[in-house]
Amino acid sequence: MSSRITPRSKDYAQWYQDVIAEAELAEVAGVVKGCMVIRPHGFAIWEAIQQDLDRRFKATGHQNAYFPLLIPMSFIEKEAEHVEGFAPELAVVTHAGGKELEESYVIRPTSETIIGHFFAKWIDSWRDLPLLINQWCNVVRWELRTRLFLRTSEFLWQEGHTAHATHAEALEEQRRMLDIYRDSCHELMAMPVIRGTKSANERFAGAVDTQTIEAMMQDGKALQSGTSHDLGQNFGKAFNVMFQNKDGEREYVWQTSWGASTRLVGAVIMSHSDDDGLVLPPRLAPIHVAIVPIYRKDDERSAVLEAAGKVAEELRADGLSVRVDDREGMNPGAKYYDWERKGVPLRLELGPRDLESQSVMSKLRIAEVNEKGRPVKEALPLEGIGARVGQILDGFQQFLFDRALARQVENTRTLDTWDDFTACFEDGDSGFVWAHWDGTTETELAIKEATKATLRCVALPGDGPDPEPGACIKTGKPSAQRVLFAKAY
RNA sequence: CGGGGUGUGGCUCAGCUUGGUAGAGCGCUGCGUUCGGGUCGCAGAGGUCGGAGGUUCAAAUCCUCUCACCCCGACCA
Repeated sequence: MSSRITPRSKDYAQWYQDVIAEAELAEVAGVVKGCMVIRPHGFAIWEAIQQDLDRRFKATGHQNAYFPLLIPMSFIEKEAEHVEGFAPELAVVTHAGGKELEESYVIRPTSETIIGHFFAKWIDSWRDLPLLINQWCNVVRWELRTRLFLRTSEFLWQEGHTAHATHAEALEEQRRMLDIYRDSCHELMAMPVIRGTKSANERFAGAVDTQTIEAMMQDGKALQSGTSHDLGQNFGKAFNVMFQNKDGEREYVWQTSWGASTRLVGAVIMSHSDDDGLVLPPRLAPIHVAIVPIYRKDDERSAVLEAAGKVAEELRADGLSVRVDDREGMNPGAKYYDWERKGVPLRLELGPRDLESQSVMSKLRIAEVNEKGRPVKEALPLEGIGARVGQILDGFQQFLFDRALARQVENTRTLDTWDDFTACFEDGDSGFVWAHWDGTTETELAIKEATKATLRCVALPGDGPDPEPGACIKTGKPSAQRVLFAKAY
């Protein structure tokens, strides 16, 4: 048990901060309000997410491009709901080159407007559609309360922007990208999510429809981990993005946009980590295996290090990232703690005894504890070590997903009375609750006011209970189906 | 913006009430020792006490002003 990390049971928020600090993932910039520094280990996790998403985007025909960081204020103002939604969090550049600018620039909070402007230039004909663009970049949304990875004034993300000839095609795209987020969360991050549609109140400013993936953190709160929007023709009309169809008529394009951010790093941290520090699913981990050599004398040292090097080479040949920890002046025990709090999934201990038996001691990041309170380790034969380690890591990946899913299921309730509902959200408690809702923003806000729980989404078919009519949990008015409520980050 | 709090070596903080040459733990450097779950010892480096002004023989400490950051509430991927 680590003494440096506040246990989850004592203070969940502090635990989260401690895990990040101890794993050297990021820190509060301090000198720049609301911003963070992503340290190499944290950035490596983001890079793995980027790589996975980027591969999936390209496999579905999208291309990367880049648009300016600064957006003319007038652009933001062109779409009425868009400007209304983003106005409170805009950072504005008013001076440059020592002079006041004639027109202020907004530091992009998102790029629908400036991309709309260029789409209008690029699109003339139905032959130009669909136009499938993605941008990896930073954005700034001025935040009052910030938390590392989860909410900072500047963050990194990707924003996809597409234009289509028909609404049906746009809807298909919106859904395709939502599913890509879901797949990446499940397969890469071992993080189960629920897909759904946002209420009008939670909808992206300027969108016709917003879909979301919601993940449950260990404290039962929901974290919106990706969004995909049907923009309808709203931005098409605002920026005059038109094309000539096969019949020779001019029409506004149908657009989508979709995004996922460095918040995903926070989601992964809160999904899997424990009181000993960071826990990472193997497919996401920057380092898969840490090898700790054990020795007393110089001749032991050279023999052990040589053997460790051979094991590392064999594992690397299988595509694994391996670190041989040959730091001097540090006890093996200290190294164990070090790699564990950094989230390395598997550790191999290699000493003189192992050399003699031609094996290596392995310890999974999450292991059973024996009667002495020590973690259970397994001796692996050096012969065929690569295949065995591969199996172990695959198993750990699956274990983490299963565990997270079990926790989600366990903390999800289907409720029908207001008393049961409020009881779920008393004090700091949360969980997922499927409940009937009358469909009005008024009721949604009243529920939030009373319980701090927010309407996360109306689940897509298969991601929630089957639709059945009922009575709103708050007002008793008719409801078509249950929707998901939870406190949220 | 409303309420509360804090600024002192890299980090966490003590010292302030009752002014008198700036401290601890951790971390860092060097040497030795140890090494199968956070070794131990010795030596050492490192601070205009957030900033400005004032009171005083003397200010981290008292007074005034100022800046910054943090925590709690209203907006948010």
